[in-house]
Amino acid sequence: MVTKQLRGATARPIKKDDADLARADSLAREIFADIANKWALLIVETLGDDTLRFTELRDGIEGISHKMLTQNLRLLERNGLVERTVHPTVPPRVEYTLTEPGRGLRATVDAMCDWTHRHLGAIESARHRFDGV
Amino acid sequence: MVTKQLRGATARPIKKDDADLARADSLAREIFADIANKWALLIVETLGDDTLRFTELRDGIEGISHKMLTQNLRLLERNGLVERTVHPTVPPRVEYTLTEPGRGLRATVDAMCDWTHRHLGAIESARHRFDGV
DNA sequence: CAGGATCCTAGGGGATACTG
DNA sequence: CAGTATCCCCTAGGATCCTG
Repeated sequence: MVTKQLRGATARPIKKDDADLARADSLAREIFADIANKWALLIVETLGDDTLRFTELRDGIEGISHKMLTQNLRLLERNGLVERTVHPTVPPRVEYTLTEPGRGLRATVDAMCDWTHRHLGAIESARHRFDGV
Repeated sequence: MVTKQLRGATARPIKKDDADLARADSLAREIFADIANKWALLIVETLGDDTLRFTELRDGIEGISHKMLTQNLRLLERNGLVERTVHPTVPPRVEYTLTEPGRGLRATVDAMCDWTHRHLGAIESARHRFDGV
């Protein structure tokens, strides 16, 4: 589970503490569900250190639909990972960038991508082995 | 995108190289899609250093259905992240454990979980701000 | 106990059209 | 250009039953 094993750490479990832990738990699960999804992670990864417009993001992420992009951007914005700046020009110009916490998450996503690339070969052969049987 | 920016690195892009890069790309995307999903990541995280039976995993991951568990376990097995050992006893005993590459991925998932827990507060207030408006 | 196979529904997610 | 709303289809995924 997402929960870190620090349950038994407190001297004597008081009721209120348990309730707090439970709340933190379900919150963590909720956040994890928001974040641990293909599109959200790809958006974070694509944004990187840049400031990108809606269309630039859309073009940068192959296969993402208009709808999924807006939807996930709202989610990320709501969780404070992405900052959205609207320039009141015409036509409108909306820019997205990672917030400080967002960049923190990005580091871990980077690690995941690195991992993927380092294991491309191993995974490919594992697949062949599996499919062959 | 998952693709690392090493496209322009080669001296002169020869056709074959491009084709290879494209293949690696789509493979990376495929793997990423397999892995960057809530259940797969939770399974990896839950397995950790342990060797768990099907039912233990099922009980350890709150909210996962029988079907989703088997489905994702097969996927992880196919990609060589999880090893499945069947003990031909009766009733059967099937154990799952992370492979070496699987443990590598686990490290990055751990980082993601850590990140989540460190930012619980920040995210919660970001949400209130967002929802309040 | 592990896990296929089947059925069936909710909602994820695409395409399109409309506003500011 | 960015974003919302509508329609609609298709599949992810839950519940259930059946085998070794």
